[in-house]
Amino acid sequence: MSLRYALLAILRVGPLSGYDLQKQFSQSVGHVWHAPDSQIYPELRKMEAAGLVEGEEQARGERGTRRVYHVTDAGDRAYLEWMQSPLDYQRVRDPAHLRAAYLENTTPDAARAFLRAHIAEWEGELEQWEGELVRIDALGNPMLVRRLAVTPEEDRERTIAYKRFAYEGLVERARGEIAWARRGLALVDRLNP
Amino acid sequence: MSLRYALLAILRVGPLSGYDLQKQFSQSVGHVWHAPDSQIYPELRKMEAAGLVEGEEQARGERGTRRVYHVTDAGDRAYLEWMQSPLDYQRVRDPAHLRAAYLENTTPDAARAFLRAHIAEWEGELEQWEGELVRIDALGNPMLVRRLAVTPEEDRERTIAYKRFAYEGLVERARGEIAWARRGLALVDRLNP
DNA sequence: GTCCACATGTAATCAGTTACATGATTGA
DNA sequence: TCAATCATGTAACTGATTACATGTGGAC
Repeated sequence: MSLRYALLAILRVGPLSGYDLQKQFSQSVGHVWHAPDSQIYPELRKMEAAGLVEGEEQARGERGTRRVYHVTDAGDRAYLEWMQSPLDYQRVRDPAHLRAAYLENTTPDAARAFLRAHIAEWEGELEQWEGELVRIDALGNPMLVRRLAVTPEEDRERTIAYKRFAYEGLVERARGEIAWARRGLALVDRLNP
Repeated sequence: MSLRYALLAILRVGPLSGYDLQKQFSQSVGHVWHAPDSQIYPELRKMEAAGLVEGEEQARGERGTRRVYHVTDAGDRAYLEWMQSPLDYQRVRDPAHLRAAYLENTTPDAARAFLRAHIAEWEGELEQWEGELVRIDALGNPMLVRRLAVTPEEDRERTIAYKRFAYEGLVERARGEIAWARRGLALVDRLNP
């Protein structure tokens, strides 16, 4: 259900076509909430059916069309209500820690391969998120720029500060996972001299 | 798909009925991979259909029956293969960090409420996982005891060490989330003097 | 004329959630 | 006899994944 509000958060800044929305999405919220276009288009239609957004068909060249969506009042209210409502936390379901708890069932080499892959995975994420932090500071993120353009001067600091805050949290998590897996590698060595 | 291997990990130690499996599950792997009984029973049936486990109907009192499952050779092989295979990482989908990135869209009070709820959520998890660590050290976990009983002496250290390792990782993650949210609270105060 | 970006979907499947549903056994 | 625990599911639904499917516009 969060996808809906992630999309609203972007559309609230200004109308976008499904295609543009999807691009902005993958460059901003997409770092926190992944969704492929095959999920975004149908979701937009559902949101329209629910009265949260409205799409306007626009001509594009001779025959082409594109559908530009904007948030309705009802959509805006729904978004703000969601921001006020308690988040529903999913129950833990963590395949990496699941496997880690049973590493004695496999070979030292397989254990090492798993831990190295874990490090590689989180280093990839870390790079993305650190990149996002750099872009936030440099105002290099198109979504953020669009956002700040319609934000009153006195609220800009807030906007930037919360973005930084969110990504800092992700960066710390990635570092934590990497450090943990490195300790795991040392543990495998210690247990298999 | 991890549920299947989480169940195999427990059943490999020795046969259990669906009911007992579910109890052991919730007291051990359940801390890392949640699953309700309504998911476990059908999954066992599917695993049986796939030849990974076999169930034997046992009498229980006059009319009652219970179905006791054990892992087949194919199940054992499938488990060991899974342990050797690369883990498939899910794409990020983190509602808390999603909301954090847009906290400027709501009131300071709602932002604080969100962050406090985040802290409470992770303190709950932390307590569970720290409890698990204590039980591991005290050999107070029934699943682990059952496990160690069928583990050769020289592998016990391994078994315990990897359990500790997995739960330590979770504990650190929880502490990280709590620290992050506390910094968030300070940020809200700073931005709204 | 061909390639890349623009533009928008459908269909099948899967994993997980919630709610519903039922009944037997054991011990106080 | 009553409650707790043992014991096992089904059904409807939701959110997400994967694969498939189709066509236009503009630049080189």
